[in-house]
Amino acid sequence: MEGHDPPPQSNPFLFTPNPLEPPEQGLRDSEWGNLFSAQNSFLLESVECGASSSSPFMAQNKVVCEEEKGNQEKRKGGRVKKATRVPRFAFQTRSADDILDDGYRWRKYGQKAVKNSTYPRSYYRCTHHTCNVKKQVQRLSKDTSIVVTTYEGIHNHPCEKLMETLTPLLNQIHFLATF
DNA sequence: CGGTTTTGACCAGCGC
DNA sequence: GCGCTGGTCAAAACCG
Repeated sequence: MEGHDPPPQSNPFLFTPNPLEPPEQGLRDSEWGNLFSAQNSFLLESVECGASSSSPFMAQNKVVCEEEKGNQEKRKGGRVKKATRVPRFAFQTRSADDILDDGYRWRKYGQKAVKNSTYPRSYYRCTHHTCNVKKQVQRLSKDTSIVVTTYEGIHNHPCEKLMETLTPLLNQIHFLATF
């Protein structure tokens, strides 16, 4: 996460999904309740990105949620394998596309219709063999232009697209450094 | 042909 | 205990 200096003046995306603290504005209904289970609490941070990037992901305004509370890893048809401490980050993005180009490669492993929401929730896993990061993508029924993406876990490998961009630059720097 | 998506089934947690 | 719901699996279909 970078470039989040501007204060969240009248950010239309401001919300407080922490069930312990009732929201004062923004989303306050069951939509967030659906996205995040009641036992989770969130640390919120407002983020606004510049619109200079070619990536649709970077060009959007968004809100970041972060949570470090323990959640359970499930296996084989929803069976709980173990309780782990997995960081989660939720992005709210105004986009026509459900899939954000965040530089990583994702494989869809499920889609589910959720209660009180017109749109289904999609489940993705990072395709990198050693990486166990997941994300959930859901479009808000209240504002269909907004897509909520929830990341679970941290990538243990570099971003492919970022490396693609940086590698020639690094090579050039290395070449110039030899003089 | 290999990787990805779709989709129905399965399972655990939770509330009643 | 039962039904509802969310998360995941896995086989089949799809696609480049």
